[in-house]
Amino acid sequence: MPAPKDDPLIPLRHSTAHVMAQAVGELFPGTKFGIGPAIEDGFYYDFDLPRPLTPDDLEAIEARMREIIRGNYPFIRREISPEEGRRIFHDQPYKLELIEDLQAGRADEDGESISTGPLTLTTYTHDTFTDLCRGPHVEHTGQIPADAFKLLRVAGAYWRGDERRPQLQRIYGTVWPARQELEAYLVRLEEIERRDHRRLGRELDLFSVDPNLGAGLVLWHPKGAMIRYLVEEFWRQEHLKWGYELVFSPHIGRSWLWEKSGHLQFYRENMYAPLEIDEQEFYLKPMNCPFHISIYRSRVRSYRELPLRWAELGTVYRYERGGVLHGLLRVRGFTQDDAHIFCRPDQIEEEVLRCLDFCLHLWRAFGFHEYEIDLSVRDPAHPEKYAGGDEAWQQAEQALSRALEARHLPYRRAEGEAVFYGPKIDWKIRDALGRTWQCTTIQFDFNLPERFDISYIGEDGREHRPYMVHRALLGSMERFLGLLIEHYAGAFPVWLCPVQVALIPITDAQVPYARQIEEAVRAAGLRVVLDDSNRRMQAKIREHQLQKVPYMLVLGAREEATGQVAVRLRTGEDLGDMPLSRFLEMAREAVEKKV
RNA sequence: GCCGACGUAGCUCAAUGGUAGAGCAGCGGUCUUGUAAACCGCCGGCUAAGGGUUCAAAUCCCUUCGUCGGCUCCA
Repeated sequence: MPAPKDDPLIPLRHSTAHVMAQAVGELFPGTKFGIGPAIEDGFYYDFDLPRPLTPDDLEAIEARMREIIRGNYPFIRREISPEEGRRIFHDQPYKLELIEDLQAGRADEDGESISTGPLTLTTYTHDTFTDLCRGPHVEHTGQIPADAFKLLRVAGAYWRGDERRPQLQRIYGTVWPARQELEAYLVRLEEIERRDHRRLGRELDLFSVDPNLGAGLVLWHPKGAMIRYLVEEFWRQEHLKWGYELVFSPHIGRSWLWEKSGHLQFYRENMYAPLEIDEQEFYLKPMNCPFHISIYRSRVRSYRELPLRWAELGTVYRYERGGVLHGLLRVRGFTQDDAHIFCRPDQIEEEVLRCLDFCLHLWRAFGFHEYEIDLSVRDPAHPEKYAGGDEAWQQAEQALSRALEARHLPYRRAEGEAVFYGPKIDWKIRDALGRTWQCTTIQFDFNLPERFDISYIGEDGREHRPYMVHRALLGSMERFLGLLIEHYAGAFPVWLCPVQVALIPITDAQVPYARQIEEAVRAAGLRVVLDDSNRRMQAKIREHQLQKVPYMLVLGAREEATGQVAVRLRTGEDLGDMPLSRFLEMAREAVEKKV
């Protein structure tokens, strides 16, 4: 992701990118240079090279970079005309394209669009390397600490982010003011890897994805299924409290439905091939909306019954391109926490606000407090590209922005990013690796009500078209659970733990006592396991600690004699002996408070 | 889908083109222990699948599937 605009390390990182570019250019004659910005925690540079890079190449590039750094070459800024730029970069097609676009006011040096085109370009030169660049840079290459940078990996990246254009080789690197900071960063990367949901999913026996049954298809093991069950139960209860009704719909539907909805026309490449039976074609559903609309259409609707809020944990299947699958975060079969709201125009404002409040309530309940929100609206220059009337769009966009503002939620207004059928709020959560994943989406739809010709009878006795809002708050169970695992690094709050209490008898002699305790703990409504394995107490503690069980009750001769339990928390804290009743009170309180 | 790397036991990893191995996990025993790993033994593999090259392939080549890192796209 891009570096924050005010990051003081940008000059250092951008300068290191230039040094890397020089090194690559020297080691690979004929290199064509793309762009190379500073990003969060580092930098990259894109190259068109005669052959693929290997890890050995990265070492050679790093070695040459250290030499350039030792040269203490100053970074020299120059202002040049576009003509001069074309001369300097006459053998650099990508740079020439950038100059063209800069002149036309289409892009800046980082390939991002800007509104006005500068007539003066700037270049920065150090040693033998000159790049088209806005700066700023450090004063000279010697200011780059030679022991605090590292080239991390090479990856493919399309020129200008366009998959129809050539694919370049991108080298990612990181650089810090001092060696200790680089080391701290590398340690951070390792910690992040340890909380990767794919690793924790295996270690905690929560889920698996078995290529033998298909990529992107998730198997929920008992412990993962327990967490999912708890999330879903909570979700259902809260929806009922917040004025939703629950519905269910099938996994397949006749081609009629998908033709009517337009999915076969616009979404076919993401749909699984049809199943044929009785000379009819059925498709696995990639979305739930056509079914909910069909429920709406099942009889005449009155203005009196609106708004209708119908929610379903609807499992959908989408054929996602192979390269994008990622653990639980990007899969081919997933269960959306979907709902559709049908309402009158005069209800829209309140419905959007309700939706937002409910959304905040849910995320907070699961311990998430930081979001990135986009409000995607029309491209004002091309109102003709969109379904639905001008007035409806304005009303919908206003309802969305007012709701965000009423709740003081910072958001980015993304003009032109709305889909053709309506404006939307996209709400993203960051994973442990800093990647953001869209979970919540609140979307207006002016298209489907039209296509299915749904209506309600108004006060005036005439037919009116209802507004329709799609919303998924957690997004999907798969993605949400993936993020939940990383958010808590597998140490879930007690109410979500598949195993809340582990009983650890010190010797076999305490097993009968442990069984009594087990029964009492289970009767208190807690999920408990008794470890009567043939191992030492220390090994059992280690095992359940690694399984992130919040409470371990150690049961030895002393506890049995006094009828107590020795309580140890997964933090390692030893609370000592206490009566079982006191422990149960403590655990139940934690469950209630959802901590 | 694209670029690159990779695919050996449940997991983490070994093995010059020449007999596939270790630790952990699992199983069986012994031990009966006071807050993060007792000891001994056993089991475990068509080296992802298919095709080639070779006297000989985990190793070299091709295809498919999958995984990882990105890009593009998305809940």
